[in-house]
Amino acid sequence: MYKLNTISNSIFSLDPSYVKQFQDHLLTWYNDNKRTLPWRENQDPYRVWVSEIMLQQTRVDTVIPYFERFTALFPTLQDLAYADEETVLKAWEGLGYYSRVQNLQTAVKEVCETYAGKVPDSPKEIAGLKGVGPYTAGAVLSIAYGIPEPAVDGNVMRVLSRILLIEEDISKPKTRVIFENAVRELISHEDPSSFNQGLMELGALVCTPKSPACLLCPMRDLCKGFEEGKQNELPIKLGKTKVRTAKMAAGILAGEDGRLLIHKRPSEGLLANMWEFPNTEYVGENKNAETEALGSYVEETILASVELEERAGYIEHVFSHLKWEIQLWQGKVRFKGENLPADWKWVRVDELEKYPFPVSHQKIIRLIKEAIIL
DNA sequence: AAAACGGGGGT
DNA sequence: ACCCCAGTTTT
Repeated sequence: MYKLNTISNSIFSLDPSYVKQFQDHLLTWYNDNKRTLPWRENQDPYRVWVSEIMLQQTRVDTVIPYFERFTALFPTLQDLAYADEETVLKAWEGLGYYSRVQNLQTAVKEVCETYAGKVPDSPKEIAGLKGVGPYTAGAVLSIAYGIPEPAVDGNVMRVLSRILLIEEDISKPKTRVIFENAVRELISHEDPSSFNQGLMELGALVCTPKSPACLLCPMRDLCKGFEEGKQNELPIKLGKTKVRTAKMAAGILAGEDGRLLIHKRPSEGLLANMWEFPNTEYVGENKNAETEALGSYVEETILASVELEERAGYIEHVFSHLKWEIQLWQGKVRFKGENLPADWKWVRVDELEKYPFPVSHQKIIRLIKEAIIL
């Protein structure tokens, strides 16, 4: 039927007829079944690049409306390079992993300055751009330029772990290299773009994480995992998740003219450069611990006196590695200084929407607006 | 090698 | 509740 020899863990020696069938089945299926997606309208390297950054750890259905809006706002690489940073962040608001878009803007600026505005087509150069790792480099090279480079993401590791019966732990960084080597032996040199996208599309539509649709799969006859009945045990993924819980106190704090106090987060770390309501982590169990922590944080940071009047709500927000339990306080601020620090601002409720807020704090905005209507 | 880094959707 | 997602950067 087919031959599959594993010489070592990372070097495959696949029979040429197997490779040919693999390509034929995959490319035929992809051609017949690929979804119509906005980033497939053309091969503009900039648009392909934007889509790949958005798609990192993010589902296709989530990305579609963001991609439409983002490319309408910034139609060309130059538009993005010269755009105001906060406007760019606002366009990403709600997508998460905000460093993606800040790295992307850094990278398109470099393309303007170093590569005359043309996205580089060499593996070394493109991989050197901020935010472009091994996956994105291969994706852009193959999809935009037709270069036969592997683009190994979670889909590809799942699909190939099943088809080739690769039982390495995909949570380990070095395992990706094994799959890249497999792709190098399998990839179609006639149509690397469809090959890579076909692998991912198959992972999204057929070879899904839970209960893969093997009876509908074009690769079934070539799939060693199916042959051995192991499709549901693959890929092997070890390693655990631990989510720390942080107790936060946040303030809806009005100045004497009724405007609210907001703060811009630092340029590095969690939710970098996003705006937020004043908040701080606290330790303890009672209201006193909350007001003491929040009050002294604001008072010491902007030199004001703060009066926290009443609890205004409670919000939970879960990140991949962290859970925030936010106690919300409503109160008043008497500002004593001349000017607020540059990363603080007074805003009217109707101005809040101009600033990029993380979803956790959009929940606070929602509560404020509901309270005003009531 | 492991942790940091968002948010949403599926089961 | 847990897993996963067209991953990359920092530690």
